[in-house]
Amino acid sequence: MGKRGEKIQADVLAVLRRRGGPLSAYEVLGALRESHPKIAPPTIYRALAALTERGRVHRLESMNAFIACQCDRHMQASILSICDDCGTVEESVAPDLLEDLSSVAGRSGFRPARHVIEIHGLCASCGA
Amino acid sequence: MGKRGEKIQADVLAVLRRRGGPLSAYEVLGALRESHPKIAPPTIYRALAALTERGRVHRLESMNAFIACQCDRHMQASILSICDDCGTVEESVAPDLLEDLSSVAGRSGFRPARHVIEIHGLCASCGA
DNA sequence: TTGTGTTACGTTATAATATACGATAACAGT
DNA sequence: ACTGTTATCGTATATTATAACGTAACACAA
Repeated sequence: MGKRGEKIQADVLAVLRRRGGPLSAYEVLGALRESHPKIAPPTIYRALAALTERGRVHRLESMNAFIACQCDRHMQASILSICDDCGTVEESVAPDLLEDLSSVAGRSGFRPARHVIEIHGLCASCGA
Repeated sequence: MGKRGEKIQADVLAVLRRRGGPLSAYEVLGALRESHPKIAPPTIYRALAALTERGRVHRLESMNAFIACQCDRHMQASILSICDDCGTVEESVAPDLLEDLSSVAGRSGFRPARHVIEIHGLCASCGA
C-alpha cells in the first residue's frame, strides 16, 4: 500500500464523513474532482474497496452506495437501517444476532464469511 | 395487470427456475430473446419487479442478480446464503430472527418495512 | 358502436454503476 | 544506474438500470 493510495483513501473517507449520509461512488468522485481534477472511477472504487475492507466504510448493497462507519467497532458486521424517506442510515451492532444468523445458515454446512444485513423502512422522524 | 405482462412474467420465472441459480437481468433477457426476439431491458426489469413483489423471485442485492424462490413461503423475508465459490444460493426462513432484527433496528423508533439478509461464504461442498 | 379516461405495456435512448486491461510509476536489490 | 517486481493509474468499455414518451388494451358511458 503506497502513499498515493493512502492519501486518496483519506480524502474519500473525509468526504463520506463530511456528508454523513450514503453517497454513490460517482458522488464521491465528483467531490474529489475539486481537489484532484483528473481522478478516474477505478481509483475511487479501489479506495472504497480498501476502506470497506478495513471496516472504515460500509457498502450499502441494496442502494449501490457507501457510508462512513459511524461506530468504533470497525470490524463488526453492522445492521444498517435505511430510511427510504430521508435517506439517513443508522448502524447497529448485535453480535448475538449475527451468531444466530450464522447458525441458521450453517445448518446445512454453509460457512459464513460476510454478512449483509440491511433494513429498509422509515426512521423515527419520518415515520411519525 | 394485463395478459401481456403475465405471459412475460411466466416466461421469466420459467427461465429462472430452469437455471436454478442466480441470473442477472441481462442473462434473463438473453434467454428470453430466443422466444421474444425484440424484448427490451425495461420489460425484463418490470417483470422481475412484479415477480419480486409477489415473492416468486428474490433479488440478490449484493450481486445484482435474481433467483427463483425455492420455498413455498413466498411472502416471508428470506435469508439467502450465497456460495462465493460455486454460486449456489440457499434460502432459509427464520421468523424469530426477523423479529429480533426488527426490534434491534426499532430501538430508536425505526419502522422496518423490508429486510435484506444475505450471507456470503462457502457452501458445504466447496468448504470441505 | 364510438368516444373517453385510465392503466399497463413497449421502445428508444441514455443514465448510473463497475471493471478489464494495458500503461506507468515506485522501489528494492544488484 | 539498471532490472525485476509490485502496486497504482487511467482509458476504454462492459454491465446494470431507468427516464421519457408513445401506443395498445380495457372499462364504461353515451
